[in-house]
Amino acid sequence: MQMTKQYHTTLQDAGIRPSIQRTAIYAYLCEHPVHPDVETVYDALNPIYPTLSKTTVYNTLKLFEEKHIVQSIKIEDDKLRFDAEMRNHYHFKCTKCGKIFDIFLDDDKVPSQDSYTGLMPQGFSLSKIQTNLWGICNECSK
Amino acid sequence: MQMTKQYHTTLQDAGIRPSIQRTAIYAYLCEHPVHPDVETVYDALNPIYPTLSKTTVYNTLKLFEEKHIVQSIKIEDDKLRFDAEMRNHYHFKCTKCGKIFDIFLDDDKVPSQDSYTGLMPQGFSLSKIQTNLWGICNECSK
DNA sequence: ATACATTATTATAATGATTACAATTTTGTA
DNA sequence: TACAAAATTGTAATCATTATAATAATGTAT
Repeated sequence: MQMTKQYHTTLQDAGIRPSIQRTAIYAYLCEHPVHPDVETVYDALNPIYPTLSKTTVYNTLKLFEEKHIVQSIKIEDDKLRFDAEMRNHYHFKCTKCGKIFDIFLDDDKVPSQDSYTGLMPQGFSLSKIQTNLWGICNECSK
Repeated sequence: MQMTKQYHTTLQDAGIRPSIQRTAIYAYLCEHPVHPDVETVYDALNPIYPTLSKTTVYNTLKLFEEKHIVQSIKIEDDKLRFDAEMRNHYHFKCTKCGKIFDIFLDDDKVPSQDSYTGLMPQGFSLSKIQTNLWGICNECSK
């Protein structure tokens, strides 16, 4: 597990003032890589930081996303989910249990951004790519 | 442009009773391949079918998706959009103007479902894949 | 055709995630 | 220590979507 000090540094490097709340939220995301939604983050941290507001969780996660240390995921879900994992990976949603899984790629299988850029019409620039997969997970297909 | 009769057939083949409303909604989607949302479909058809209800548009589009003649798209947008184009293609959202573009792939570039299946952990099955792209479109980058 | 059961459509109300807003608190700096 | 800027908070508002129940249309068997 990453030390709190490290989270601090990550936030500062991204140009984010590492307040108590922000550090706690970022740490929670890093230590719970299960794509939690706002409610889940709030419910987990509120007992520890009783003054924490849900609005702060919203604001903070939006800020993290703007600063590119967190990505948001919406797989035909009613709510946004968040992921501190910024390496290239896919998201798989089990249509039975609803759980979301990370699908990491071997380095040699990762499609480069260029391979997508080649598909774009003239004059289009590309800044972000997200691939979502649906199906049945191993637990549910037993 | 596809004939109305053809829409009828498509619906029937999918096991959908082709009511006036359903046929109109499906025809609209086919003839306006710009990923309209529910509101847009409703506003377009309501003047022609004054009794049309927005609930019907919701129900119908959900039914179409279940029967696999329409797909829904959510690119970090607040609302669902719909697409009667079921061939393999990507969606590109311009982060400046918000417009959504279809990105079609040359046949030889289309990643097969198998190429994704190979990435899945043991016991996971795959039924649907969607890739979303973000960036600036040609109009906005002028 | 007629009656009945099924399915589709409709209008309205409810839900629930997210955002807006304005007040308060905290922080950094002079 | 005081002040300005930034962060946090609680509440209210927004808005897409879903639930519900009533009505209308349709298909089928007689």
